[in-house]
Amino acid sequence: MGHNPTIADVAERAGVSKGTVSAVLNDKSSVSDATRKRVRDVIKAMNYRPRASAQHLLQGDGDRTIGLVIKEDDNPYYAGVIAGVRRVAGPRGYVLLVASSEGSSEAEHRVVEAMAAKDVSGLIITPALGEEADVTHLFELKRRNIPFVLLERIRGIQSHIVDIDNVLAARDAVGHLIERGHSHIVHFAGPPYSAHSQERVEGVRRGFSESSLVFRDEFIVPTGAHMEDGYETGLAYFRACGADRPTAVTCYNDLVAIGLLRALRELGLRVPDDVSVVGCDDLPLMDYLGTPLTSVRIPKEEMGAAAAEILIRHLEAEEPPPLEKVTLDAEVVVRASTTDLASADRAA
Amino acid sequence: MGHNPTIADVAERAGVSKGTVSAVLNDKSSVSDATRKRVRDVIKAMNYRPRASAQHLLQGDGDRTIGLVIKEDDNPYYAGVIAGVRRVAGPRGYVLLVASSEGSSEAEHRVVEAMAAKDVSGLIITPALGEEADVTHLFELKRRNIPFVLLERIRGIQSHIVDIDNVLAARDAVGHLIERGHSHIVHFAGPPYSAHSQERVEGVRRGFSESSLVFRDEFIVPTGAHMEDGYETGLAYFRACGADRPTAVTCYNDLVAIGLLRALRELGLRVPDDVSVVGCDDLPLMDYLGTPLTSVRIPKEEMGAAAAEILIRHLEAEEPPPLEKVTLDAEVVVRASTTDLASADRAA
DNA sequence: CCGCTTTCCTGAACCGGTTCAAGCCCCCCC
DNA sequence: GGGGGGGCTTGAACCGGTTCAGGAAAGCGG
Repeated sequence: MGHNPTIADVAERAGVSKGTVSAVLNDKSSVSDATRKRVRDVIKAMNYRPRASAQHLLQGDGDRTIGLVIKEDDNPYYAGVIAGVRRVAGPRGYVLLVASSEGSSEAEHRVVEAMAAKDVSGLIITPALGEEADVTHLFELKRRNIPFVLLERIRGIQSHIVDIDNVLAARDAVGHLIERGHSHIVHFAGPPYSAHSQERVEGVRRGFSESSLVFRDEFIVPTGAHMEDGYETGLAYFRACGADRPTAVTCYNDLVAIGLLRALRELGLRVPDDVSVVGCDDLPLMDYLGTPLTSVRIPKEEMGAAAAEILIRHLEAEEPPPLEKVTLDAEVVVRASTTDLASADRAA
Repeated sequence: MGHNPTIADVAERAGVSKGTVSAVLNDKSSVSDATRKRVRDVIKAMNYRPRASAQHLLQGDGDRTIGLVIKEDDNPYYAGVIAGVRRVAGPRGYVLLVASSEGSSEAEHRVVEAMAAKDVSGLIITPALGEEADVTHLFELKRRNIPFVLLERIRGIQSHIVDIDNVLAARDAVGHLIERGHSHIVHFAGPPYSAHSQERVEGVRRGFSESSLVFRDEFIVPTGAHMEDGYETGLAYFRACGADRPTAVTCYNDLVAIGLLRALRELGLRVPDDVSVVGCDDLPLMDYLGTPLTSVRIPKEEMGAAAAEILIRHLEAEEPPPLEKVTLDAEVVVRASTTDLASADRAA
């Protein structure tokens, strides 16, 4: 009897019918106290637990639920996306479930499968692409006719998409620095397998090519996506660079920038006087740092909201609607971490 | 025909049997191409989607899933808890679903219900208590025999519990400051309805009473739980206090402390020279601030891990195990935001 | 003591899928 | 032309609950 007990097992052991056990479970008044107690005891003894799927079978279909798959729990970036989804989905009566893929494609598969198995109404997914994008789970969703929206454009799959133009975002960051007279700019790039990171590197390249400056490969410094990465890379890089020190750094994201700020501080370099720093994402935190950080604003909330809109529209349509692609704009938010070399020259 | 189509509807419209439609859905090889196509077309046209609950009925019970209910998405505190749960639950084959109650008891009900309906194996819940704690949803979980662990002790419900002693935590924060010679200490308290906040206020009181200092009610300054709250309250408070300025502030949590730091910076007050600041939670961020922040370390990961341990042990037990109560310790992590007035005096 | 409620319980039907033994049809081959 | 086999489809049973018509037992009034 390794099997989980069913309502029939309980009924048999309690010497009553399935119907009676069900009545006890649902607190119907039509059960005598004695029977109720007896059944309750058996339920407890057998550690019986009704199977939700069997219950739902009868009473209409599941409630409205949206599943959101993010890449990391510890990046405040996603808090913004979540807020956006919630703002739209909440009032329409959808409950939001969040799961993280921890950046692993395999975990993403598991998580998406689990959500599909839980019968969510639809999904919003930030795909965690490794080298070889395995999108079988997305095809599985299509097969099962579960609508989903991607928050990152990926090859080989047709779907609703909401994203931003990362190339432009990074180009603008570099452009901002060049405008302000910087010419020795390095870019702390994110994880190499990340599509966002690659696109942003491409944007940096573009930023150079649109100016009179020459891009050199060593301007791209590989690092990760977390504070520690920015910190460690920052320490190592600025210790090693000697006199050939860049006047500005653009970072893959704000967390890396925060780490870099710490490294610079510990090395006795001032921001922005010695080094200008630009982040990306524009976390709410940016205004609260000792040196408020210039950052490229990614419209996190808007992305979440747009994705939720599209998803819900799909869910509530009679017939499958056409696929939507939305690209939102990023923009540089200037704060105190970037100095204007040109005006400094002028002053001198 | 408002009803969602079932497999029978599809079968009828396609002129085949239910079994055949099922075979098409599951990519069985035993269907002729012509039939397959016809069925697929009908499926698409009717926007048919199989009901997961019906599918699960046959093929054993649902997968292993743990639901975690947190209070806010935008507090990095929970990232730590989530990491702890994941560290334990992941290797044991559990998928983690997270939902936020947004601090509202009503939303918590909805979210818990939704997770129960989705048939999660068990739940870990950070209860969002309002004034009158409505715990009917927790009784509902008991009735349905869905195990859960609470991350905050609450009245009127027997359950597994993992928490910390907030009174001691706040007492230690105040004690730390008193040891260092501070006597004019105020506490930026969290939201009044929050149990954590109340306990921490109690701890502040305790910290005073264990010293020779007298506690005064006006030492407690009400605020919220977010950066903006600390910022605004900080601006208002330090503008108003004039010459009677406290030498130290303990904060409900680190976010409030970060907000306060910004306010002090903008007011031209130096930390820790003019004002010492102590946070609570000990977010990873604390080491990265311009002035690294002294904070009471709440063992977030350990809490999540302990809760997951207990829950899984319960889930995998044959018989319902006895309830467990675990209380973890908090400890002050001293960084650069608290100065030692005593040694400063000595030096003078 | 009889009829009529009321209380409590049973058992069969049902929800919407999956599974599989059985059967049909067609084709091939001897 | 008959036998055999493979491809395709059917239909009934089943999963584990809920629902509800109906029946047995108990209570009650006259």
